[in-house]
Amino acid sequence: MMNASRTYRAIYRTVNRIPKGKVATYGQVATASGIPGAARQVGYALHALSDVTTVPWHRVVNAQGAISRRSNAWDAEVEQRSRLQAEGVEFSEAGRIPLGRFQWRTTA
DNA sequence: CCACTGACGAGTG
DNA sequence: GCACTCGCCAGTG
Repeated sequence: MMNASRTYRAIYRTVNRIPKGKVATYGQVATASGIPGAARQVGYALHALSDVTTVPWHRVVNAQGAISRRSNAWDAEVEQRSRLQAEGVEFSEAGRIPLGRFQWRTTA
């Protein structure tokens, strides 16, 4: 990642803590990063990531357990889904993840 | 400095 | 479940 504000760094740090096989919501990442309510900034921060990054951005989904799509990258959406399935995360018929079973519990 | 935009969330009707 | 509103804050023109 490149030089980012402390907010971005906090977000990247949190995303890096998401364990394999689990997912976190944007709001959850924002709260865990010390900026509750700034879910939007989480999405923006991830969007600002380079293609070559060590941050597991694919483990971040929206509050509905669905994959949010970017400006115009359906392929990236598919890739994210594939990566998650490869880690053991299941998708419902509606293409959503049952957060009750796969959401990362920060307050454990 | 001001206005607008953007991988979103939560609340309300 | 759908449509609408407000709040978040960094980037850009």
